[in-house]
Amino acid sequence: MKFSTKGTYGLRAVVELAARYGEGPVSLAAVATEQGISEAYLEQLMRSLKNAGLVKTTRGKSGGYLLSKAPEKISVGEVLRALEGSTDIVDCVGSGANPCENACTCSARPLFLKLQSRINAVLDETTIGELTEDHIEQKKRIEHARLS
Amino acid sequence: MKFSTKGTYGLRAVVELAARYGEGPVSLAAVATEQGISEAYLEQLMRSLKNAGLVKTTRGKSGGYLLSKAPEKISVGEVLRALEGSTDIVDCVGSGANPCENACTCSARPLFLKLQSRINAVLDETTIGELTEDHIEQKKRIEHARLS
DNA sequence: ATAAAGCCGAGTGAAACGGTAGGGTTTAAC
DNA sequence: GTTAAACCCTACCGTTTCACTCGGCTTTAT
Repeated sequence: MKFSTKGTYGLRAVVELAARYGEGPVSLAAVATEQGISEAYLEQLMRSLKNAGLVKTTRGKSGGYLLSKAPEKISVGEVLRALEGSTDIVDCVGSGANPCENACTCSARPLFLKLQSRINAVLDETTIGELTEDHIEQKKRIEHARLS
Repeated sequence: MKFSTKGTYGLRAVVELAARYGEGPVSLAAVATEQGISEAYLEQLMRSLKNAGLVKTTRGKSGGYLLSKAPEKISVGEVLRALEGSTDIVDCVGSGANPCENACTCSARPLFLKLQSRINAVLDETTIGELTEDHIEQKKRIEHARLS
């Protein structure tokens, strides 16, 4: 029941892009150093995000990555699903759902269904825009504290 | 973000014990065949549950496993924690919590904190007793449908 | 005495995790 | 029109976890 680093790194990268939304393409190197993530590894994650249509790229010199929609239109669920393949806690629940043959007698299933729906609620409600606001807010507070 | 089979198998085993709560020890073999789980594997899971104090055992012939409290006093969270070590979705949240040095600037953290608290709510609210009732209910319905 | 039960540690094949390496190809800028 | 900065892609690799299996030991009701 753990998130892999893919999810965390990917979210952080997307928030980084969101913070610079509208300022043109951001290079991989910029995101990687800002967030302290290996460039080569992050590249793979960005590919997943690109394949899912969440980010766009421009190639060549002074190219980089951009969000393909406004931060407040991207849910964290979309991002996590792109990176981790699915946000289902077990294979037998969720929309894709191939319930096992014993689904109707599985005593754990009611729990998993409930849990999944609560999780989906949070993931679908929360947007990258919100995370980005929180993050910028937080950075300001730290800066302020440092100066005083 | 997947549950391992440990959690699922373990929950099912505990529900099986709950269904026979008060009827004396239930053998491993009985639980394993009833639930279609490998006996040798299930034994390991039962060890975890025993170490966590959730089940008791009696050894020797006609021995077996019993719940150490009433089903409605056991939360599914307790069971899952015993089996999977923790129900924290990332290491940097939760009560044990060793937040990473960048915790206060991590843009994913607010999301994870929210998600974790929703998950904990479900896991702490839901008891083995409830799952067991649902399960028995369901079995009855199937039996009834088969006869008609 | 013996057979049925739990107790225990070790091993194992496959998959996923968390990267790294090294080559492409595109394109702005000089 | 060359060059260097950027993205694109495939492959590999050490480590850990998963989901088991195996074999032997100890306890105890009958």
